[in-house]
Amino acid sequence: MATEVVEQLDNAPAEKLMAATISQDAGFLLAKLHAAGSVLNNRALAEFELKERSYSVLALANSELEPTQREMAEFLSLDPSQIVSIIDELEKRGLVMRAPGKQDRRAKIVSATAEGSALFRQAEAAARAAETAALTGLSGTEIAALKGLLRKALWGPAA
Amino acid sequence: MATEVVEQLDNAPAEKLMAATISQDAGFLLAKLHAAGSVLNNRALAEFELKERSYSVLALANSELEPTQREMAEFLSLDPSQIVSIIDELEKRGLVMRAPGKQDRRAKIVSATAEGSALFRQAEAAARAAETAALTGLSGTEIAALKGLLRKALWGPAA
DNA sequence: TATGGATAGTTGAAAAAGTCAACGATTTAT
DNA sequence: ATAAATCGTTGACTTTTTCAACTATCCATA
Repeated sequence: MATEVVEQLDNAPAEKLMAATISQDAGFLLAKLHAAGSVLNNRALAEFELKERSYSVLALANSELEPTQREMAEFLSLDPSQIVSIIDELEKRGLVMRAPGKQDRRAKIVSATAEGSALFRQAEAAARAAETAALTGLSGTEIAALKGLLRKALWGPAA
Repeated sequence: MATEVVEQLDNAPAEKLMAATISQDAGFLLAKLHAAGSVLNNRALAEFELKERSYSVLALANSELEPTQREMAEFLSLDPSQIVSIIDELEKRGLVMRAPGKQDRRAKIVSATAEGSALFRQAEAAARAAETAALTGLSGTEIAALKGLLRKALWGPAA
């Protein structure tokens, strides 16, 4: 009978450097937690042949917000040209489709197909599980507080 | 007389996508805040010909913790080979130096030179200012809370 | 209602960053 | 002694990022 090993962030190896002043730096902490989470996230999404990026795009396409590619690029902090190739691939797989903007025909509104929607729902569940694994050190209340602070930092009290 | 423009995160443009479900995703929020902060950080560090990466390495080298390259790589979530080239450059600039590990002569302990230390102190002040700018939406208490949660997520209550 | 300037998406090239396998030197285990 | 593992390094390869052009379309204004 194998011992039950809970998937966790690898904080095992000598973290003596925790004492360095840089461990008080918000930028560093954000980068490190994001890096650790990304590994779990991408691992979880691989099953659906998605990565964090394509998952995010699919998520936006699956919303009722009718986002344009430009809006996606801004929102995801990506270059517009990166959005192009992500959507190219998702479209080729039949998961999303482009439609011309209603008021602005230059813009293209990206929406998920039925297949895309279905895949997203599955991937979303996996991503949620990965997030839980990444934040295993925090209680539910703490996770909510963390998200609230992150949103407030990004968008102000309105978030 | 020009109007005083406070440097801030560009949350101005239509953030209608805030309503998307992905805005509740911790991984997304971490990535986005980190991306926004990185821009300010790198801009602030450019004056010293440093980037986030080299700044982090210099910070660790400047500590009294005598980190090896391997420990730096682990701590900064980088590949050991990436550390090599960052240190190569810092060493070429006379900011850090490599010394053989005392117990293990395979390992190399990286430490800041006097110049490196001096440069780091200046860069640190700039980085702090950049962090404040990036977290302008949060109060001092909230910033402390955010950092505390990030540290706990990474290293548990011990952090 | 033309005309000029801006903007959306796309393409392609170049630079930067990340991944990975191999190697010599050294350490650790047997 | 010998074998296996580890540290830093190199070099190849892939992926990601950045950026400048280009077409089509929109917007402002003369």
